[in-house]
Amino acid sequence: MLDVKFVIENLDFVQEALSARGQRIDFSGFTDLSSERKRLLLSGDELRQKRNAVSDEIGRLKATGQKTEQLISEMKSVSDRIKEIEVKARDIEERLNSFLLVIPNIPHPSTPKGKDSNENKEIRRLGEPPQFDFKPRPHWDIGESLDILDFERGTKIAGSRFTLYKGTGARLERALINFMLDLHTKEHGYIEVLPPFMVNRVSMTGTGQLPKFEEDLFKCKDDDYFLIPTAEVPVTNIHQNEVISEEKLPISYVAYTPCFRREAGSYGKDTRGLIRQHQFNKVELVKFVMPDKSYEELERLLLDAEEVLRRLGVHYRVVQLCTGDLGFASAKTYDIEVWLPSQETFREISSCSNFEEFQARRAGIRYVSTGGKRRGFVHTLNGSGLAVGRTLVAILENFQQKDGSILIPEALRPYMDGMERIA
RNA sequence: GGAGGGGUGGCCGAGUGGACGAUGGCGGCGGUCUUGAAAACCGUUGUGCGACGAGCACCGUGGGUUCGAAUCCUACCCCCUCCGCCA
Repeated sequence: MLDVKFVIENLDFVQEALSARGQRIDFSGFTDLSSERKRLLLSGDELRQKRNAVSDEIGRLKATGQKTEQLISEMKSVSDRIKEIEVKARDIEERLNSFLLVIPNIPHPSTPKGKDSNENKEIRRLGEPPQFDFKPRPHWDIGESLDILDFERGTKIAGSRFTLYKGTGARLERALINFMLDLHTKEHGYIEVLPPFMVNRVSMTGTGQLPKFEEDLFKCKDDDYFLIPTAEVPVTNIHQNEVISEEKLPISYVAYTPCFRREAGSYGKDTRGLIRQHQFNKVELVKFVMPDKSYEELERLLLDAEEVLRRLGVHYRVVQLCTGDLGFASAKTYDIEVWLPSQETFREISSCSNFEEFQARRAGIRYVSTGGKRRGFVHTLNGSGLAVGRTLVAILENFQQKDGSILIPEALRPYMDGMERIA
């Protein structure tokens, strides 16, 4: 969420920054509401001051047995006026809030201007695409013929966009999760957490999924719980409404969770295979940092995520999202895209973002500087480290052999009892 | 699910209508004393809004009663104990 005061004082800047996202937002009512709110708060304070003083006086007069009827009836009307003002102020506060809650974050100056993903900027490419002397098959073919992925039965059990992993397939998914968690905890200094996979409305609002994107979420309608679309939600909300002292920052968490997404509006896209599922596994990196450190921390987080692909030896590239492709809460985002031979294209496998204060303000996550002089909102960051299902897809496709088997990357073999090949 | 007991400052804990933003203790910070430290003693020590002044708000959360609410009423949330059920 943006700061009311900042928006009021920098209206032109804010409007221009948001128009780069392709959003035209009308702030005309907003400034009026804000000044009306200020007026109400001021007159409410004045009346309360009077009431407090006179009420004290009434107490004193009563103690000495003097008459107070006159003052009491005066204060009765003052109290009524205070109540009226409070009702109005609450209403305006709510309207201001619901307006601001659906306004996206302001892009960082380094975010390239552009209207959609075609205008994202490639930052670097690593590794080489594998060369095949045969036509590489898509992962769903490979998975079915090796009997490690069962799409039909996944659909039978739950519905479309659900998959059953079997045997070595299930094992490979678990190996990837463990490999990623070990890498980030043992070598990159992240603290492992295993959060709830369902969260309440407040947490969803804190990270920005609500109120605007409710239709993307699976909801338990009788309980007002939501299935998490990413570990970002429960993990960022670990420190909801907390004040963290500067010495403890940065805090880095890594969490494995399944993720649940309705994928509304993606009908017809990626209908085959594991790429787009209602339920998928992800290892997520989340950081809480001092504001002046957040951009260097974003670079480190990105490298931490990339390291997974480097160890696996898979070709990938890093792109920076342009303003039009940027997520709602993000100021700056890098996507890591992995090479998929069957599609001869790069597909997103990680998204690493700096949200600056945007989530911290919504979720009430503050810092206090050493010595207690400065206070403010921390910056939050997160990134996939990585999307596990898509990593499995990348392995099946990039390490497929002519005979239909899959060569297991060396980094994973310790997690597969030394197995070298899936055949 | 049933019965009962609770939620107060960093922590413990007092406070049942006005003198309470809140006694006291612990912890923290500053000082006196000491070669230094400990002990002892003195002082200080919440957050937000605000011209950073005056002032206002905040005692789990939201409503309500009252001239006046941490205190009374009400709904909800959370924690603890016992019973039931359960991995």
